Formats: sequence, structure tokens, C-alpha cells
Amino acid sequence: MDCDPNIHQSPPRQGEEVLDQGKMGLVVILVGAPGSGKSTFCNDVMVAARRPWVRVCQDTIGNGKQGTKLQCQMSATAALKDGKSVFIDRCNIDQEQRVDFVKLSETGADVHAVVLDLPAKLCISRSVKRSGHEGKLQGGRAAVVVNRMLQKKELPKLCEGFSRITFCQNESDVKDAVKTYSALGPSDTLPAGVFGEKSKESKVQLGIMKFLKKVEKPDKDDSGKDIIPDEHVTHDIIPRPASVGNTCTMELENKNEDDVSMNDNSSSQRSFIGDNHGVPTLAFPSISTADFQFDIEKASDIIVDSVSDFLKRFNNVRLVLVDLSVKSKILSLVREKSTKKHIDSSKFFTFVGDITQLYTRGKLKCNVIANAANWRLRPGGGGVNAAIFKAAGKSLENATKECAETLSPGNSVVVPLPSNSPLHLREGVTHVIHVLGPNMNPQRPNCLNNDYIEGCKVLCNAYSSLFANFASIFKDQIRNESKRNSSGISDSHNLFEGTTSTYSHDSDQKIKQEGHYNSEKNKKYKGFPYSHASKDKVSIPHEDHGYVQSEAPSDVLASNKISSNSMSRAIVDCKIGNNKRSAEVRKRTWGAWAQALHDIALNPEKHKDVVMEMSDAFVVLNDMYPKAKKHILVVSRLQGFDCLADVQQEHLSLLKKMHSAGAKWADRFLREDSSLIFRLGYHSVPSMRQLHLHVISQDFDSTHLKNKKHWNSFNTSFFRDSTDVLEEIEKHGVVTVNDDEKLLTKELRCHKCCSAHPNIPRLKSHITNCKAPLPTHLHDGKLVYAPSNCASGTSSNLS
DNA sequence: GTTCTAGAAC
DNA sequence: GTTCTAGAAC
Repeated sequence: MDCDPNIHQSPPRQGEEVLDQGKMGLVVILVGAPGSGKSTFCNDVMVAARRPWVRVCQDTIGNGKQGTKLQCQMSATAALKDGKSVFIDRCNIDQEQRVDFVKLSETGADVHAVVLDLPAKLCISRSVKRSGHEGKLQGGRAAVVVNRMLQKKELPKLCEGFSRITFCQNESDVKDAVKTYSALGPSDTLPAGVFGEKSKESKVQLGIMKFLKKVEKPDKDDSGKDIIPDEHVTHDIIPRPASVGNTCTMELENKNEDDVSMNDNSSSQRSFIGDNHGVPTLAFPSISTADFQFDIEKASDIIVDSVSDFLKRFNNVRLVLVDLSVKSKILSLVREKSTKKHIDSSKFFTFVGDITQLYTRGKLKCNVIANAANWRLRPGGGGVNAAIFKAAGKSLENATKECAETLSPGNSVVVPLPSNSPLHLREGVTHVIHVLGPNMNPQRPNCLNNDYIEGCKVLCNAYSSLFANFASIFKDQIRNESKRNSSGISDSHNLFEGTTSTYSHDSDQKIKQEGHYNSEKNKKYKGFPYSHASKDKVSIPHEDHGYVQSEAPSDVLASNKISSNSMSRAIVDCKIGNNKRSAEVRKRTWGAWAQALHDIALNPEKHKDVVMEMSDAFVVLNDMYPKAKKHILVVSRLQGFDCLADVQQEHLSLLKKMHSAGAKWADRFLREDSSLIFRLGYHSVPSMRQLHLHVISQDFDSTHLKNKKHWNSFNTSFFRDSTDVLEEIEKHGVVTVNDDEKLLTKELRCHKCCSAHPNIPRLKSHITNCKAPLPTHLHDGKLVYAPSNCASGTSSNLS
């Protein structure tokens, strides 16, 4: 094997002992796109290695040419038998590609993953530039391949069978990993676990941890040396087999598998139920995995991660995942994963039974139960939603109406359960939290069409929001208890130290909430100041709302992290008497530079030089810094009407007028240049005051389009199509805005073919030549173009 | 929103 | 050395 030219082996060093067969074998599976530096990593380790390594490279294993996966497996097995450690140098980008190599652990070898998760633009730029690549992937073709590959990237997890995973997100991480592996002596081993996994919003997380007055245990000490994970603190450590009687799977199952009664709990299980000794307990069903058909494997990961993060922050609470049958796959998956993650089983466990009869039939006291609600927050529909509304009686329906009319996916709303509700009287449930998760069922509204990137984000949002609301309920309870009891409760009893949102625990009392931002939070959201219907509303003291919606920002949730923002930054939508949102809450303040449109709209006669059209409702003008060949603004003249969050049902006719005016101007431009295609829409969070509709040609051919923010503000969901806005107002009376600031810093992708590009100049050079049509989702009435222009494949809808 | 500029990336 | 980004200032 040593003579095999396809196997790249580091030379044995003087005095180096050869390992016994299979005794200390180590397989390191590299994971990364072309250009991520896998081969360089292997070579760098092997040059300085203190143990014999073999690099198995699929690009060259077939007599110097590309070979097969099987050849790689066979070579790796042979090398291990020969006492060598092995690098599997291929992309291994998803679980399916890795599974056969993970099986090498059957030889007795330890299997590690080293993930070179470097920025897409870096991989692309390296791949495009390189020459003499073993796999012949270089030049223009490389960008396409890297793009395609990154779209199916699936990061490795311990549960795949790895004993150690090292994530490298920048060059410095890679250097550290090279150092770690090259320093490995013949009989050395590395600690098991996950290392270097940083949330993409590490800056945010830092702020969060500070905000919560907790310090996250770092992966490395000051010297940069790996710290061996402490199983009681670190969560991503190698799973141990759960020992009998010491497992977090304390499920209260029935002996009869299909019987949902809960009277037959074994004595060993019983200690976890009964009186909750005042420990706030939330029972919740699995969100979206039933009728909404969300993949249970992914859902179970999200549940376990969300729970784990929540329990890291709060001690004196219990969370219980409930399902009807002992055969429930989601329960068994969650049990298995929470055991692997060593989640404290007294704080989180699964429970088989009816969520509406947890105490009377299961002796499990839960103060709060979550409902997998529908967006209308109405009874019916079967499943948990129907059961909870039925069990709670009309009072839950009425209480819900008092609090909220609709719910958007990824959000939750707390409804205090009136004391006359049977669910309150019989089961001791004081609050129901309605949660709406993502829908993957094409038969149901808002189906995500198998988009699990978005789906996972929304499901994370849903759980984070749920747990945040649960936390908020009990923070206030403690505060109120302290007030009532003159002896007081010491601060150390306050579960929610560091969080800011507060609730009344009195279920018949209207919810009150107040929030405070520390300076760091204000700084973080500096770029996204919101008016009353937006996320910053928590900073506004409220005295008389009807309900609280809590939402975790997706930037945090993208990494399955529960957000402390969601603990403190509850969204407050107001409903006062006449069902209208309150406009009394403090409005966003605008900088001097943001007033230009406002001044023009209110005094158009003073700006005749720039105003192209004027009516009582709006003015039309060229964007001063057009981001395309044609880019105009239709600006509302209604005073105090600054952004989409201000929009209510009564503004529908105004927005229709603005749309018609914009479409008319687009048609006028098309008569001058029939090659143009226009899109009409609003920025979710505008920079300029006074609501304005952008009418922009899709060439984006402008010197004023200079940075990522410019591009992404027109080419991500930050841009809300006017037709969608009108439809939402008609249906719901309000407009949802995607105000996730991450949208504006996303990687640069062509709006037609979706390819990624490393910087603005490269993107602009690409889009001038890209011949792909605009994506099909825009063809649903969102584009305006000349009938003669077949480029978009449909006809104009607005002429 | 833009401009300016330090410093990172190339 | 030049190009490009991102944050501060306005």
C-alpha cells in the first residue's frame, strides 16, 4: 500500500513506532467545498506530522485519475490495517456522502470530521483561480460547481457517528486545526466532542450572554488550546450510552402502546411527576410535525437544541414534550438526542398522553401548555388545536380573541386562561401559548414547498418564541410574588435575571409588559429602528396592550440558538378597544438625512424641479441615487406614514393608487426602452422617512449600486413586492415585514441564476452577461415589462 | 440615504 | 500596490 501512487503518505520519522493494527487508528473526514483547502490541510498536517498519515483522495485514486468512493473506502481500510491514520480528502458535503466513511469506525478506528466551512466567496475565488488541480476543477466551471455544492451543504453532527468534529470558519481556525492534528503523537488521542462551532452571529451571542449575565464556556482557553469538554457543562460531547435509571428519557408511557391513559406510571417514573413543587412547567406538543408534515428528524434536532439552549439559561423550570402515543417517532428521536446531549432529565422529558389531561390522568402539573395553533387562532382543524380549544371551553376562544387575531409562522402568543376555564379549574393550566410553526403540507396555507432552510428557521423561531413567552410569564410571577410578600424573594430566585420582559401571571388580568434596552442592544439594532409594529417595540413602555407576540430574530435562530433577544425583545402588537393597532407608541426617530422625501412629499410645490407627478395622495420623483437604469419613487403624502409597519387596512386605497401610478410610469419607460423589466415594491425597513414605493428596472445597471446592502435591499425578502403588500392588507389588514438585518449582509447572489459572487464588481459584471430569466416566483404578477419582451416568459400584468 | 476612510483581502 | 468592505459620521 505504501507504494500506491494514489495514496499520499507522510514519511515515518525516526523513532516513530508503527501502530498495532487497528489499535489507535484515526480517520479524519474532511468536509468542505472545492476551494475550501482540504488538500492543503492534509498536506500541512502530514508535513509536520508525528504519526504516519495516509491521504485518500478520490480525485487521484484511479491511477492518478478520479476514482470511486469504493476505491477510497478500500484504500482507507487497508491503510488503517497497516497502522496508519487516514485523511478522507473529498468534499463529503452531506451526510449521505459521509456515511460509508464513518463506517470505518467498525475497524476500531476513531472517526473525526474536520469541517472547512469557509465563506463561499473564498472557495469560489480559490477554485476559479487555481491551476493544475487534481480534480481538474478550476476556471469558470469551478464557480458553478462550488455554488451547486454549497447549496446542498449539510454540516456533520456527532450523531452520524463522529467522535470529534472540528469546525473551521476562517484561516485562523484552519491553522489551529492543522496544529492540533500535526501535534498528534502515535498514541495520542484528542478529546471527543464538537469544537469551534461558532454561531454565525457570534457578536450577537456575546451581547446576549452579557445581557443575560452568563458567560458561555469557550471552546479554547487563552492559549488557544482545546479545553476538554466538561460533560456537565458542554453540550456537544460524545454521546454515552444511557445507563439504566440515569437517562433523560423519563417518559411516562403506558404498557398498552395505544392506550393514551396515563394511570399506569411505574414507580420509577412517578418521581418526576406529581406536584411540580412550584417549578414553572411548560408542556408542549411537537410543532409542525403532524398536519404540517415537517420532517421529524430535523424537527427533533431543533427541539433538542432549543430546549438545551433554554435550559442553559434557566434552572428552575421544566419543559415537557407531549405526544399521544408511545409509538411517537418524534418522542423517541427527541429522547435519544436529548440523552446524547446530556440534557438534565429532571428539567426536560417526554410524556405520552393527552396534553389537555396531564394532571387529571397523568398527575403531571403543568402551569402552561402550548398549542400548535393555526394562523387564524381559531378552534377546530383536528389534532392538538382542536383538543385544547375543546378542553378549555369558550373562555379560551374569547381570551384568545382579546389577545390576538392572527399569528404568523414562527411566532407565539400568550393567552392567560380565565379561571373559569375547565382547563384551568381541572388541570391547573394558567396560560395557553399558541404557536404557529412552518407548514410543509401543500394542502395547507403558506406551504414552504420543501424549503427546509426557511422551514428550519421558522421552526426555530417558533420554539424560541414559545420558550421566551413561557419565561416571560414566570418572571412577572416572581416579581409579583416579591411585591406581595414583604419578606420578598431573593434575587437569586428570579429565574429571569437579566431578561427584561415582564408579564402578569394573573390569568384574568391583562398582560403588561415593559422592556429596557441596554446600550449594547440599542447599538446592535441601530440600523433597524422600528416603529410601532416592529421588533423594537419592546423598548416602549406599554400600559394597555391586549397581547404580546414574542418573536426570536432569525439571525440568531438560524443556528438553532434560542435567542435572549426573544427573552427580552418581545414584539408587542397593540389592540385597544376598536381593534386597531395603537399608533400611540413611540415612533422611530429619523436622522436629518432621512427627511428628504418627507420634505418633498409635504411641500411638493417647493420641489418642482424634482417632482415628476403630483396628486393629493402621492408624488413621483426619480430616486436621487438610482440603483438601475430606471429607478423612481412613488412617495405617499400622508403625514406620519413612514413605513410598511405603519400600514393598516384603511391605507389600502392609498397603496393601490401608489401602485397604479408606479405601474403607469413603468409602462411609460417601457415605451422608451422595451428591453426593461420593472419590479415594484417597498423596503421592509426603509432608510428614508415617508412611505415610498420603488419602481426599479431589473438591470441594476447603475454606478450608484455600490454595496451589499444596496443589492440585498432589492434582491432578498427585505424587498416586499407591492402586489404582495396589497394582498396582505386585503386579507389581514396588516403587512408582515422581513426585518431580519441579516438579509442585507447575505452573500451576493445573482437575481436571475442565483449564482454567488465574491464582491459587488464581480456580481455586476456577471449580471450584465447573465442570460437566465428572472425566477418563476416573480412571474406571478410581480414584474412589469413590454409585451414584446419575451425574456421573462410572461406578459405584463399591469398595463 | 451617501461619503469617507481604515484596514482587510487580493 | 490596488481593490473592496464595513463602520462611523452626517
